[in-house]
Amino acid sequence: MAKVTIKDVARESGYSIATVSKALNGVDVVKETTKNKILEAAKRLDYSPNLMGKQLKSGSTQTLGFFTSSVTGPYFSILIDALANFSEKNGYGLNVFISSDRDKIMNTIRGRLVDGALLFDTIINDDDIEQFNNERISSVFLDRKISDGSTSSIVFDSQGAGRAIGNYLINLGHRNIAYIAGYDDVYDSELRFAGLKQALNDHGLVFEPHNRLAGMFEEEASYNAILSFLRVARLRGYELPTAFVAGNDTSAIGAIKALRHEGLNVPEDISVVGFDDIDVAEYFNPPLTTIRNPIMAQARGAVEILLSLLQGEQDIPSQVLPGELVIRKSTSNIPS
Amino acid sequence: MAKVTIKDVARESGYSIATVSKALNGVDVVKETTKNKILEAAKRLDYSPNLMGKQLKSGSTQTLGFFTSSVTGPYFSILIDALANFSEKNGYGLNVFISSDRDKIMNTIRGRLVDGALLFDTIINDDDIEQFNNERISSVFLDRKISDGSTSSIVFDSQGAGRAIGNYLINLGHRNIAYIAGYDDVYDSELRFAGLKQALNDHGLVFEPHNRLAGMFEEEASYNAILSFLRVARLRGYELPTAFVAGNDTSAIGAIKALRHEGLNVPEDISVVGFDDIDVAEYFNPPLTTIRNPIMAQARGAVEILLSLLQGEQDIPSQVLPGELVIRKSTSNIPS
DNA sequence: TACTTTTTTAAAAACGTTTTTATTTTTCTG
DNA sequence: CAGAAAAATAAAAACGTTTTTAAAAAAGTA
Repeated sequence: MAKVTIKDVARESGYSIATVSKALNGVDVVKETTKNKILEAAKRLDYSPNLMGKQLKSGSTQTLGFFTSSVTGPYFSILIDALANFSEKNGYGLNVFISSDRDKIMNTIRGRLVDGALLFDTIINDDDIEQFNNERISSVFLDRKISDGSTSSIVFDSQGAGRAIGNYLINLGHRNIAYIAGYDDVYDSELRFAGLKQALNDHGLVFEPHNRLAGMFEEEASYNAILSFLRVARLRGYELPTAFVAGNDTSAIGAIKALRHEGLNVPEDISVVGFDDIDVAEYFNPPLTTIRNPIMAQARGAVEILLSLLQGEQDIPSQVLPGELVIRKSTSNIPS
Repeated sequence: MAKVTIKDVARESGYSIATVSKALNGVDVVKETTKNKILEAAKRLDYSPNLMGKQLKSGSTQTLGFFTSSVTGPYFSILIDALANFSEKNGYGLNVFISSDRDKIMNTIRGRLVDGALLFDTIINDDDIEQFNNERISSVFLDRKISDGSTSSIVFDSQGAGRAIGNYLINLGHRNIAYIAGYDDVYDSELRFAGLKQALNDHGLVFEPHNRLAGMFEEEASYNAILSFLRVARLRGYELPTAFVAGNDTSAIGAIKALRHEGLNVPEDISVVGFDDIDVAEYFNPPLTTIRNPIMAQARGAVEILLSLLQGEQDIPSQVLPGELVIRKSTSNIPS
């Protein structure tokens, strides 16, 4: 019961390997009657082609690879589902690789296990990208802006989102706004922060450095950050901010819980906004005001760009997607 | 700047292809000094082996495939992440294939693109499984109980979970319990229902057929189902249930919203329990009492079984995992 | 030193395909 | 009906590896 190969089909049908291959792949030089005989033989033996052989010879896998260090969080579910759909619509399969091992990632990409790569949160550096260019490997980054030869990108306008939130809060009358940052080395968080500061500056306001706390993108870290922030503020007599902008929804939730624990109501006493619009945001009490990433648009755009790259287009400019402000109940006018 | 192959490394180093291959793969028949020379040459040319060639020859890809029709929902994030981790720990990569196209799935599995398959929510039928057995393809199902040759499974004890919830509610004093079902053809939902009925029977109670409503596993469908159920109950003078068991958390949420809309409080007037323990369950108001799937245990078990299968073990019995009752605030004693 | 054994390297076969080139068969033309 | 053209099939090369077998070089041995 060994695996049946094209050779077996050739023997069974009485034709050569070459004609069998052509018949099976619909190359139209083969006569109708022999084609049928071959198809029957293949069916009789229940032949299924070995994809390695096929791909090795043809040089193409007809699959796109999505590389990421993790898939936890609702963002990925939606993104991956969408990527798979758009890929399939264009005749490509999607393959998801979860790894933070740079060498492994480079091996699978350079080893031609996929025709093109979609990259998120991977430690691919500039040298690697140069290598992609040298070897004409097409890739699209989803988390960093770059455009160089056969690699391009499609990212959120994090800074614009920060600015939008800043403007929204300022319009509500807030003047003293705090920021709950993520990890220091997360570029995204910094961009959002920069946007917020920019909005402040545009209105002739300044961001007080002591108003920046470290939330680490986690609920508990954010909870604790708020607690110690409040303690320090009382100690030194800082005026409390009227609004907190969190680096993501999870830390916004932590912040609200901490504020409530300290007897402060959201949004009556203090407004809080998040980033991302995760599932929970809508159901939390109070429902979170936040910025939503246009995930579908990003997925569609990423696949489109990658496909163009695959067709030989070069230096496709990076695309920047605006976020969408979702106003719910965790923000309100400044209490007068 | 064409792709550099092992041939190029052979030329560059002055050795034959065979020795280069051995040097690169650490086969220890090659002399230390030549090995070094070859390694240097490879580095100089920045050689990266073509994985198709490698895999075609070796017959193994060192990857496990996870096949699913979709990845939406928090369950998958956790499951996939865990599967990837456990695979990696055992020297295998994990590849996620999202497709509901049976032929495509069978092609990639039979085409030997992966060494073994983890299957969830795919339309693989019994003939296909027989084919796996014929071709000695190892596979593990995560959503249906089966044990046959080189295919096995690891699933939740849905019926046991239903029973557990039933017992819990009965102990709280509930006697009149309703069930909000999913789709009729979802085996899982039926098992849960059967478990619930069993618990009732065990206590000498009966399930009233009119107490089964169709929630479709969706928030809105469940919302509407409750509304019309309430209307009919009032019309016909049925006594209202004191507890609703929903087929999943999402429909539990829809149910609670509908009950609240009708002026009924949860859990004061009516208890509601869900299934799955999705993220939102904890943050919803009131926090949901539900049953949690031991996703990590399932992932670990699935990989372990698949690995054993890959090593030639046969007829591994199906594993059944018990769910964990998570008691929160959506259930209470029956009002006396 | 001359032979044998061991170590090291090279050549060739193989994995399962597709594609290019060559050969055979069929059909057309005058 | 003979020859040329067209159609259909077969043979061989190729994709990039690893592995098996063969050959060469080095090291022992007497």
